[in-house]
Amino acid sequence: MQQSIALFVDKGYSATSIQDIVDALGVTKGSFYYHYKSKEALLMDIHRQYIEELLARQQSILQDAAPAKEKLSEIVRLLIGDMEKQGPIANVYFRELRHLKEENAKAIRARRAEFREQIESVLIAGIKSGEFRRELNPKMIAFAVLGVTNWSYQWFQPGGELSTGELAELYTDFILHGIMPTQK
Amino acid sequence: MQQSIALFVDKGYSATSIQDIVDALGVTKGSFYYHYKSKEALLMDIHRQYIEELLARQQSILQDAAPAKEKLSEIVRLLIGDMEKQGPIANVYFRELRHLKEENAKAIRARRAEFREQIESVLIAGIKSGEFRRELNPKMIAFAVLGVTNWSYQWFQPGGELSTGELAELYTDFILHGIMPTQK
Amino acid sequence: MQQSIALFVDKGYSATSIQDIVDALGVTKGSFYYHYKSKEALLMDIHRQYIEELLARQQSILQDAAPAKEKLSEIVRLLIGDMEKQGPIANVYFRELRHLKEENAKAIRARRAEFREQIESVLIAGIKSGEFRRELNPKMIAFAVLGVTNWSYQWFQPGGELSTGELAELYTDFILHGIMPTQK
Amino acid sequence: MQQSIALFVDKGYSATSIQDIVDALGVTKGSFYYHYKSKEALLMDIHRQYIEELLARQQSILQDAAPAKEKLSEIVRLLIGDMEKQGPIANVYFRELRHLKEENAKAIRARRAEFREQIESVLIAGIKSGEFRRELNPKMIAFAVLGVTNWSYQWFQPGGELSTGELAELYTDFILHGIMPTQK
DNA sequence: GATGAATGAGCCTTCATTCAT
DNA sequence: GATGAATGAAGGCTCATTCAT
Repeated sequence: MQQSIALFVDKGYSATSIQDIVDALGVTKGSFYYHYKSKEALLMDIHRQYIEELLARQQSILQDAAPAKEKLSEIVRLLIGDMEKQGPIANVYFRELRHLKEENAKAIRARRAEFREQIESVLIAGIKSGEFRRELNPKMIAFAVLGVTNWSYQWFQPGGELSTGELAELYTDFILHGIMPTQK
Repeated sequence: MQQSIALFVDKGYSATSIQDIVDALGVTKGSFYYHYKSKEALLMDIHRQYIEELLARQQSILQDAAPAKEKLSEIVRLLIGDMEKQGPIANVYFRELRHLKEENAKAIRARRAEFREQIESVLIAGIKSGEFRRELNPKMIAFAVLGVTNWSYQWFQPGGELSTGELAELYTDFILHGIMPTQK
Repeated sequence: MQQSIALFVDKGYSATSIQDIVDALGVTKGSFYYHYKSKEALLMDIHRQYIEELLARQQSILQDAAPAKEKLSEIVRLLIGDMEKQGPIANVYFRELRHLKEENAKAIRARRAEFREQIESVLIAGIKSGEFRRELNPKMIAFAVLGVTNWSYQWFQPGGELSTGELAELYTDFILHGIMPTQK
Repeated sequence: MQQSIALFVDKGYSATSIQDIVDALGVTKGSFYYHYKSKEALLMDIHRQYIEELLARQQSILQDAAPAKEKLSEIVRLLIGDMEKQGPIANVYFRELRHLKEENAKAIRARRAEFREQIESVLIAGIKSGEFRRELNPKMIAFAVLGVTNWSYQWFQPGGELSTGELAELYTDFILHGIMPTQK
């Protein structure tokens, strides 16, 4: 899975052949098919593992008895910190959904939606508690938060100007400013 | 080009064959190669046309003698409004860069960077003029702005809850709140 | 088609690869798939062509105003004579039906059944006219006639002890003796 | 062997994989190769077992001191009755000979020829004794008898209009009529 | 006796591209 | 401008077989 992720990131799922994968591992094609039923099954495994872990970690954030502000920051940190920990898997995750069979894609899409809805629920809680502005559209803001963070996967280079930690702080700040009421 | 974009959006560049394209048009493969040197040349044309138009429209926004705030809003509107006008082309644009030859990819990446740097320059101008907060990192905010807008291409459905116009307003508001100084 | 029949006869459909076929023709695999949609499509074409010709020739025999005895002999001659004319195609025809998709197999089986039913109808006519014995089961006798003739394809060697013509005479005689009433 | 016969009948030898066989049994491939040296060895075993049993039973028929007429009827009954007893094995027997190595195929073909020659010898004896018509070609009639009976394996459905016993009577009658002299 | 993992060859099919007409 | 036919390479997958455990 690790090797295949690296290759999918580099060349894309369709352009990566099973041969590429097994060559990188020094095994043979037959061996691949002993462990995976198909190329798509491998892709599905990558998707599943990624979203499940993300959801689990999000869950543990939500259980804390912390203000919405705090929870949202944690989720941003979770998503951005992941670039380092989970590495390039997120890249595959965002780009290659379409190569799953509809049946599988649906399952993943559903789990993704759950993740987004949890963000939405934090936003709603924050609006109720007065932490966030009353006039926000929580669904669209949830998408915006995901946009800011996920887009990083397209350009962020570990070892560049900023660490993931610094970037997370920067974006937490930007997002909270965007949604908290103007102070009097 | 139109037909091929539709197919690339649907199945991805690699998974779309020349046969798919010509079948959709009711012509033959030979004919394709009369008009395009290669499959990659077609992809390059799509990329080029898209970014050039975007840059041109951005240019005309920058030439106005308007406050930075205004210019930034216009750029957000430009990007989001495009989902309707240019439709799915942006999708190809964001996903299939990697299938260009390095030489071509470099050219496109350079133009994309220009677009981002122009946003950066608007942000810098705004900071200087006091419209935006002094402590912002303009480069990262430019990326954030692109994240918010470009991410929409992943989930926005024309004819859904919001129009592109409404979404643009919503996001302009979110972004400006995120970067303007807290009012006293 | 000719080459592929020869190979299918020799090694069987499954054991014959497209490579085998195109090698025998001095062309390339790509070329094969330009002309046939799939290996199974080729097999279907062979089946279709064979049974259709057989049915057409049977039809022309049935239209004659001849006694049932005569018609049955003609049909035996048709089937046995074919070994020389159509050669090995019949072999494929009898052995490889199972490799057609159910949908295609059904179509072929239906046409085969028609052929048999025509034999049955000759038998019934002969029974009615008193040419054949009253107590015969026409369906089973039709199968028996097909058994006698089709089985030849398993062992008959052109250029052996007998010509197809002689064999046809021999079998016509055997069959007619088997079904005509005992003379007083 | 039982399971493999069922699969060979259904899909053909080439199209049946070892995996198919061991899956049907709930064991593993390694296990198959503990018991059989190769896929072909299994096929050979099937062939051998079938023809040897047939020959043994034919032998016991031949030893009876009965008229040729009687013996031939017994052999027809043996062959047709087998559809019920031995079931689908005969199907494999007739179709998959070609997948044996030449060396093995030769051995089987030789035993098959013996079976046919025994029928021939019954025919010759019957001709000599005046039971059968003088002008018959015993070899060709032996082939015809095998055709009538073996062809049944292609279409006979247990539980259909006729039992194997009834079919055997019907065909015995047809064949004897075909070869016995016309009564005065 | 049986298993799980691996192998290498081969299979059917698809593909981007070419080119004579 | 367009077509039909061909090509060679590659792609996903299956297979019979092997072997250490």
